[in-house]
Amino acid sequence: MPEGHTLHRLAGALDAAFAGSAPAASSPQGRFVTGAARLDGLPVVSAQAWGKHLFVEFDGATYLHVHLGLIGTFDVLRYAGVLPAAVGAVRLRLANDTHVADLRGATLVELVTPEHVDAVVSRLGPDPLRAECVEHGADLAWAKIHRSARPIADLLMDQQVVAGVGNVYRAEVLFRHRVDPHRPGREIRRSTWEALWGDLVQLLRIGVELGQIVTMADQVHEVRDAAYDPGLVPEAASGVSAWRPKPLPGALERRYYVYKRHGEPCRECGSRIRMADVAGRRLYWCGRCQRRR
DNA sequence: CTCACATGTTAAG
DNA sequence: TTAACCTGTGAGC
Repeated sequence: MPEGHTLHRLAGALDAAFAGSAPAASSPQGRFVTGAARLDGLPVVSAQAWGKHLFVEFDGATYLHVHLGLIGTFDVLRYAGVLPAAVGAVRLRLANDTHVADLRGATLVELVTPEHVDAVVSRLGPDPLRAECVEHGADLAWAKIHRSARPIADLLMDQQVVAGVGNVYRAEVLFRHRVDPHRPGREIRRSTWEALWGDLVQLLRIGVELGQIVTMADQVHEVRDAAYDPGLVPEAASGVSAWRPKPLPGALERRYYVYKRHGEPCRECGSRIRMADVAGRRLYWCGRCQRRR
């Protein structure tokens, strides 16, 4: 699940749950025992994300740095009464009187200094979800894109060019602007890039708001109009709430323009959506709609 | 039930 | 370029 929207939403959930409190920290699975011992009982200052990287600041200039990778999850639950038992391989658990957060399957979990945080962030491109990037982010990315012979599809996935875009947003945003994924960065028009960037800002914000990737214009409106409540959702009769999005209302099956639609008809022109393996990831696009841009 | 695959990244070959 | 890592889900039997 983790593209940039997931990490920003998670940072918000962790911040709401733990900032200003001093959660107990443990590693039920046993692979982060030393780190958990250092965090145990330390007050949390704040949590934030940059691209797909999560940083939780604790007292004493100690930062928890997490990268979820492809399959990692960090569930934040609200509970009343008894602390729910850890289920599965929980590498790190944070728990205060009201909330518990369980981290599983992450690629990277480490405790680092503020200098290390700066070093990580300095290697990342502008993040469309960061307020300080919205104004000049397009220009920063453009400086790399317009000189590059690499396909725009590669550049969009490169976290040093733009931070937070993953395989779904890449495919969808290129379709939305009818951009050929194979077109070299240097052949992209500046106005086209600015439109792509602006769209990423909007799409990722929608992703944070709704807790899932929604890229089809009509669906965004439908979901909003359905009085969708993306906040803490009570799970049936358990007294536990999860910081997870409610499922879409029944009639609204999740749909994309091109992602994972290989062989199905393009929603615009009807020609079959194509797929190719590029650098170990699957790329989806419409060969007819996405041609000369 | 088993198995392929996934919204990601790094390191080895 | 390929394998490896780690967990959850959904398709297929």
